[in-house]
Amino acid sequence: MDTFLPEHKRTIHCGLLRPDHICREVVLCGWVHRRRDHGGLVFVDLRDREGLVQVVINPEASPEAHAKADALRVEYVLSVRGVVRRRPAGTENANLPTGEVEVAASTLAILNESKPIPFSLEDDTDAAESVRLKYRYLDLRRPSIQAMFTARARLARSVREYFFENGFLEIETPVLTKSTPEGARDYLVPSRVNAGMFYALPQSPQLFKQILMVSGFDRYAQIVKCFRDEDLRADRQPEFTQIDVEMSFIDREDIFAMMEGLMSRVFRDVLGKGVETPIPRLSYREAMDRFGVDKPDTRFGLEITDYTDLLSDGSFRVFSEVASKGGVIRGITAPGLAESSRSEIAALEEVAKIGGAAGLASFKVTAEGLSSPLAKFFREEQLARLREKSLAKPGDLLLIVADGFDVACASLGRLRLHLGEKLGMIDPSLHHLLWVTEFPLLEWDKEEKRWGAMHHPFTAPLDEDLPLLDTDPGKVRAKAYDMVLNGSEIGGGSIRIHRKDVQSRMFQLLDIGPEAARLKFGFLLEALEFGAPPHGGIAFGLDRLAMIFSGAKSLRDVIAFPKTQKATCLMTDAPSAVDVKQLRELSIRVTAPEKK
RNA sequence: GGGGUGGUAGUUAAGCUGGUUAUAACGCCGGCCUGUCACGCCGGAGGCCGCGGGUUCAAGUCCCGUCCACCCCGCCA
Repeated sequence: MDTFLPEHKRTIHCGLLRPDHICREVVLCGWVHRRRDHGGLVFVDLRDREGLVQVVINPEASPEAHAKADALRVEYVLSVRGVVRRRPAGTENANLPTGEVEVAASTLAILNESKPIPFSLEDDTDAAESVRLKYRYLDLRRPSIQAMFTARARLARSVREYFFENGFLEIETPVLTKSTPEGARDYLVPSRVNAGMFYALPQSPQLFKQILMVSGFDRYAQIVKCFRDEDLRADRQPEFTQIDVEMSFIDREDIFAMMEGLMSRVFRDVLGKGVETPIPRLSYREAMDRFGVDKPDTRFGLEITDYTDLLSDGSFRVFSEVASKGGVIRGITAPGLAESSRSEIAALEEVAKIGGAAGLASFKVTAEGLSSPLAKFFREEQLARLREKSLAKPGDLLLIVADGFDVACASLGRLRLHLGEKLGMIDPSLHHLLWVTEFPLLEWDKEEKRWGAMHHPFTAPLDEDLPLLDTDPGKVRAKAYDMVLNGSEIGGGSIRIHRKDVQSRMFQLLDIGPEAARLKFGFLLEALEFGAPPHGGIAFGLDRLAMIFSGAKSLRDVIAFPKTQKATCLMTDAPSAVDVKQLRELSIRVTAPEKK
């Protein structure tokens, strides 16, 4: 091994070498990506952040370098001095950006060795994700992953530049803060100097950014870590990064305009692509009716049609009973699936059942009409109108769910996505942005038998719905909005309540008494009484944006050191047991059974 | 908490209705090789078949439990 000396310092990145550099002497630093040892000539693909280039070690040109080259193995760290030259005719490699040139090594320093690596660092490595996560530092060396994190850094930079240029201040909010009972489960941190007391890691800096508005900062934006102790999904990590925004003296339109500007900026900077503004808007109700979800993927059609009135009036008891109980009968038209086998239709039914549906009715569309075991329950003219309303063509398959509104939406929404993918109706190169607006202010908590805030308790109701607060709270719509990209919720926010009377009414509805409210959010309520400006904001999931921009299937792919589904880190083995002494200092006794 | 998929060499996989010494590719080690780029050729080493129990003359294979990874439901204001 060689000492790292000043003459070993890099003069240019491996991946940047081009014919322009021919005849220049360069020093490269990087990792041995691959070695091709011909006994005489040795070829080394040297890799750094920018890519790889072929280094040629010729025993006649440099016997010393060649002697060392014999010991080289994959992932050894080298400094190579040599002259860039054009590759001999016929030996160019069109697959490499550096493929027209190579570096003829004059000296070679081995700066470090490497044990044989546990898995191949090819871009298309087939190593299991758990192996890659255990050796994440190796996985992160892979060029495609480095490209992804380069893009993510560009995204974050683009966001910061946009907010800076638009007069936003980046102000840090605490990570050790107060547990708030509403919302997700908190990660707790014990306080040593206050035995028995706990901080919570923020689920989001929600309350602080509102207080910053009370403080008069007017425009705030922060890229900030948030923590939620809930079960994980492919698109949910326990710690994640938000682009957190709050503005004063604004209404929804100002937020929409500012955030559409943000989207235009990051799409340009990261994807080199424009965004059509204004971004289309859909009310929550319309989204649910047409797509079955509050975050529809609008890159394809397959919209839901309502047949409640049409099909409740028949002798098919399942349908009529659902309708009489206030449920809905809705369906989607699957193009070209009329010839599906019994098992294929059963598979579709399974998809619908995940959404909660008890079953899935189907009608095959033929040139003559509708064919189905259920056809006998309906009159000719009903079937004719069904076919007409479904806009189905011969060869299509009508799929119908009868259930409560929520279940029908969930089942058909899921079925729609499944069919969209199965039938190849989704163009992965498209990016469809969408605002979903007018969310319900409240949702009924069946278990606790009380109203809960759908967004959070400080979300303002629509002015025109204020009277409904007293008569029909479930109908009150909120000044809340989500931004949806390709069927993924990438951001959400609201205009906040800044009037004390409305806030009190809200707490009343949520069954949070004045004393409880003071205990839970006293500092915010008090702040709101000292001249709070009208304000509102939004927060975007930076990880989700990075995931969609890079086409990743999992949030883990865009987080350098992600957690597994059980919220552990395979590289560090966190979380782990701690020393009894540490626990004693914190006045904590562990009651969980010890794991062996 | 629930449903599903998977776990066999360093890695990725095969191993059928249970049956002699558990295969292959890549990687690794040794040798040869001056225009390769997934270099090539010859030889070699490498296994707690996730773990525990059971059934059986016999278990990688069947059964039960458990752990781990992933997908989903619940949960995620």
